[in-house]
Amino acid sequence: MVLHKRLDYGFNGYQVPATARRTRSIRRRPKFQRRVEDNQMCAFDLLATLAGKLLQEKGSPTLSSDTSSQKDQSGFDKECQNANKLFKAELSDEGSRDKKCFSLLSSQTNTPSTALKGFPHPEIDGHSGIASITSSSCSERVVSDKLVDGKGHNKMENFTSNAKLDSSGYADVSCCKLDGDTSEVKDELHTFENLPTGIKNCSSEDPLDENPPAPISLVDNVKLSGHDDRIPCSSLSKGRDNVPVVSRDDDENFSGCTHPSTKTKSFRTMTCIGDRIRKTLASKYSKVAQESKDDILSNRDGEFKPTYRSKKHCYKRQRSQMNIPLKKRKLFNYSPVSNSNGFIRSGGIYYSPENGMSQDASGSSPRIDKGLGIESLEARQHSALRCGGSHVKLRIKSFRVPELFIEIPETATIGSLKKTVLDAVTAVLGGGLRVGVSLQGKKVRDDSKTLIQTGISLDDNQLDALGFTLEPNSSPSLLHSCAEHSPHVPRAEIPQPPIRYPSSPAVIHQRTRGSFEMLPEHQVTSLGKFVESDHDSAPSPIKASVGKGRTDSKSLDTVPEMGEEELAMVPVPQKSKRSENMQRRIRRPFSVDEVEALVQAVEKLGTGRWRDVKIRAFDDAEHRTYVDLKDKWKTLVHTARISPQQRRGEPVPQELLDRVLIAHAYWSQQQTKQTAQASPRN
DNA sequence: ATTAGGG
DNA sequence: CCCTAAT
Repeated sequence: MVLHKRLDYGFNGYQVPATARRTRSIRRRPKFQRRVEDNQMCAFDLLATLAGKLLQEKGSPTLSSDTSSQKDQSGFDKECQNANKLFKAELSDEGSRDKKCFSLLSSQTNTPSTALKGFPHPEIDGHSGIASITSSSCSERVVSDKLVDGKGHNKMENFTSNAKLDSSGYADVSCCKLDGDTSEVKDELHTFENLPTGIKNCSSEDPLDENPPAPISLVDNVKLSGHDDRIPCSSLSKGRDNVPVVSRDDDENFSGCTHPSTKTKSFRTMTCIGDRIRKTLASKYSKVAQESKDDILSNRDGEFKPTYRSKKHCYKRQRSQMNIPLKKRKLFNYSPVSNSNGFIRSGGIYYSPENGMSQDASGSSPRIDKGLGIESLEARQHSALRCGGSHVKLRIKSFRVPELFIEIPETATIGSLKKTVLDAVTAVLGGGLRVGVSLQGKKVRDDSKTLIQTGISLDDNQLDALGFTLEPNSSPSLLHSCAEHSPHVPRAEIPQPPIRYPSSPAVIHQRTRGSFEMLPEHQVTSLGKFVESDHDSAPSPIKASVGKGRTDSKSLDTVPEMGEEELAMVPVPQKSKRSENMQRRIRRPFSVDEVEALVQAVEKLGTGRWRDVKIRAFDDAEHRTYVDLKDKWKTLVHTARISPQQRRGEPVPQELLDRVLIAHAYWSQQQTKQTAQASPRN
């Protein structure tokens, strides 16, 4: 749903080029503050989600955002009349930048191009007076109330997975048992104690932290349904850098908060799920939680951060998590390590977890989704007799992870192989799974139905027909395609897109197919470690290929349903340029909202101050560097100049493009003016 | 670390 | 997006 309102706030108008960097202070804020990453999915999330879905009584409608925008033309015109004056006034008095002032700014013409021509002045903005707000609600709200209520009724002791791989061309590895010697992993789990707290903080955080004189955030003024309780989180986590192999380092954060509401509940739910799990996972994130708290607090530094953040803050974070600054990635090396952003690289595996349950559609993170093909072949339930009224007691015997493709050097040690496999599995599990429920061979898609309505009751017969599937968590569209494949045959072996872990270039490519048996603890552990981070849409982790970098090519094992873009992990002969382990960052097209935010920031800050723009409007989007913003602006300007027919990708509203041109013209002028002033004689 | 531009 | 040069 998109709300369009006159922007009487939230926009200060163009500022006179700043002489001093007011944002300097912000810039210098401790790094850790910036590293807050949320939305990581942890085992809790997975379990909670799973449980929630099963017991879910209510569906969660996904409010998709719609970008239809209608301007209030009449009002707009009126204000236009004053635009010029106001604009001048504003320029003359920077200190009085007032949103009101700006809101009135508008061009005297309705034609952008015209306005542009007349530039030097105020025409700046024929459109700025109107802001479009897109709200989206978190889609699926995982409700685990029932589970919570019925704590004790549900026991998921056997959350194991067996992977049986068959194959072709892959060496058969007998069976990797991930057991025992993963002490490191276990250790990591000890810090979970305060998770609850962390989560709480997280979920309660108010994303809007603008302070005056900054205008009110858009969100504040527009009530976006659903956001309130979803606010997420900003993170919980982060931490030290010395993390053991399997886990991601702390920066990684635990996030939580894919769905705030969910998360909060999730935790609670966890307690019900089983001591085992709880204990296992339990403490690893206490520190994290604490830190997050700090982050949250510190984050409120008051700088006015309009748009992007406020608007999308909530749900953006639900999506991807691939904010991996190149720099960080550069740190990767062959030893199994994970960078703080979620990429995990171990031995031949290179994988970046995807954020969990995002149901959000707007993401551009499909790849992984398809790439992750997980299907549970064996889901069983036992009817529960029991308690409190009518609770259905389910027991999922195991989930099977069909295929994992691992590439590892022949010279790798068994130990590294184990780690590799563990990483692969954890990556998959933590990468964002959805649970599908099928009843008597039919997929039950309506999440809003109650178990009873669906036919899942205490009746043993029904329960026997109940099946669960682990599916890649994907964006709507992808989900769709996924679902399409196995509508009626949930349990059938559906060719799932293999998860491919690119091997490092220098490595001998030997793919191994093996099966694993995971102990519950390990799984959990893994999940916990793979909490996702990244707020925004995260494309797919899988897509990462090492070595050559861009591997948009199709995977060798082509799966019918995969779009070629969806996954591609074919190791390409590396070229010298990029270091082997360097991967080109995944492409993440700017969403309209991001563009909006960018435009707004540039309108105010001007070009040439990308760092400030970044801080102002994309501080939360770790993956958007100032260089990216600059580049985007560059392309926007270009896009705005070419004919609509020549434009590609997600269409940017003309309104924004007009603003781009206007702002660009304005600031260009300012720049020349300024330089001229600096050296008049020259 | 940023900015500006070319690729 | 990447890469570089220049600040």
